[in-house]
Amino acid sequence: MTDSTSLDENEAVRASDGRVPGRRGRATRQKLLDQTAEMLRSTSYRDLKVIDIARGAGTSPATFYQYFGDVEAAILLLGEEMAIDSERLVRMIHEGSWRGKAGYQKALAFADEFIDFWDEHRPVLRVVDLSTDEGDRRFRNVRVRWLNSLTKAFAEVTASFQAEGKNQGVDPMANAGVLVTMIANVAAHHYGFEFWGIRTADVRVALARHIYWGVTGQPPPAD
Amino acid sequence: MTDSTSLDENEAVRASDGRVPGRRGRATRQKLLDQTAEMLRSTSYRDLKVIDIARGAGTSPATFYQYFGDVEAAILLLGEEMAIDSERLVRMIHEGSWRGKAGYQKALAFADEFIDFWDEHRPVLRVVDLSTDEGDRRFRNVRVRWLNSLTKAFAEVTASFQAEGKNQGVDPMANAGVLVTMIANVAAHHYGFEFWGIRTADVRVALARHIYWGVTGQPPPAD
DNA sequence: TTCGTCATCTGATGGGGCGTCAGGAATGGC
DNA sequence: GCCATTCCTGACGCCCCATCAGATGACGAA
Repeated sequence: MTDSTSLDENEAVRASDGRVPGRRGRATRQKLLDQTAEMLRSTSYRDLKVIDIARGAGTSPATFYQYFGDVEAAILLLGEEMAIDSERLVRMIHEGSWRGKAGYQKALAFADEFIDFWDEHRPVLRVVDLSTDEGDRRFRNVRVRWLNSLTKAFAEVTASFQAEGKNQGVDPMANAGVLVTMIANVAAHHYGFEFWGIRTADVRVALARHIYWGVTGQPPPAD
Repeated sequence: MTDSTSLDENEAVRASDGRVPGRRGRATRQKLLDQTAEMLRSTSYRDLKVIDIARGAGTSPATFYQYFGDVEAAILLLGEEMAIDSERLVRMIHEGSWRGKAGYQKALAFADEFIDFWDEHRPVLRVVDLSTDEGDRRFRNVRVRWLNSLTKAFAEVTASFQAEGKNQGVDPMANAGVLVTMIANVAAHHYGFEFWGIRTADVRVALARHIYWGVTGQPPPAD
């Protein structure tokens, strides 16, 4: 079994004909995946063509289909990579305290981190969101997995505040879900705010205040 | 000028060759527009083909291009119709009081109305959001116009609370922008919550609480 | 009713992407 | 250096795009 490389991604990576690709094959596959991400950054989803991805990767459309059933399958993999990368956001929710000024600072820092994350993965995220909305199960699974880990983390923090009698009257998961969806959409459209004359700095503060209030049930510390 | 019908939409409606369409032409155009909306409801944006729209409308692709430069142009028009329809939401923000239990009831009612609105216009809205994110100016303009009217309405209410010393420490427009984007994304993905075991009723409450707090700066009335 | 005229529609077309297959090229173990 | 295996691609039939020239329909005037 010299096939088991140091990569732990070797599970379930197979070409369309069922073979398990070797070194060269995996390299080609990766080049196509990278090129898909690259292309998605500059081309609208609707205009994304297999032939362009293949050309950009220095190979042919037939090769693309050797590794991916369709363009969606490739983007889906990018989405899964993204979901893994999001672990750092989950960790951030649990580290440190949500109380007082430190808590509010953390809300600010989290808002920043989340927006950065979104900007980094924006091209993939918008396809995940669209396709989920269109009822595509494959994408919905990715979306659920990535947002659910964040939602659960927020819900746990909320529940701990409820245990001391604060932030009552709301279901922790529902509250966390609304929080996460709020942060996500601000991140998705923060550039858009500029077009009606709202400064990003002000949005950041407004967002952090909502996070802080949503998590703790307390008014944000005046500052 | 017998051309000025009772419709006030007759401004700027022209065929691709510059003619102002007559009765028959307008009917065909409308049929194509309706069919586009219909198609968008059952087909993913990526797979939406001119030929299918034309067939569904009982006409030919060439006719479609007579009235719309491309599929996007048709969807854009649907987006503009939607923006006009959203006036009722703006009115709702201004009617009545945001104070106390009545205010909280209003937050709940607004959440419901907004979610209904989104469900009704969902197919168009997801294209507007995607295309805006992809940098399409035509769609961005529609999106800005429709959300901006809501944002301004919320900002005015927030400002009135600030005038009496409440809800300090945040820019009213930025705060309103975050609110609107939160409501929008909950509306966009409310079905998704079910997939991690959150009941829609709980989401509705969590959302209304955020709206109430965001607008008034006060904790929601216990109930 | 017939005709002329303008509005409206569409068949036909060149261009190009899709997805598949058979066969050619590269690789690596021996 | 040979051969089996892996990997890649040219070529193909199919379908959609977007355009244009010419056919068809609508309607008022004679």
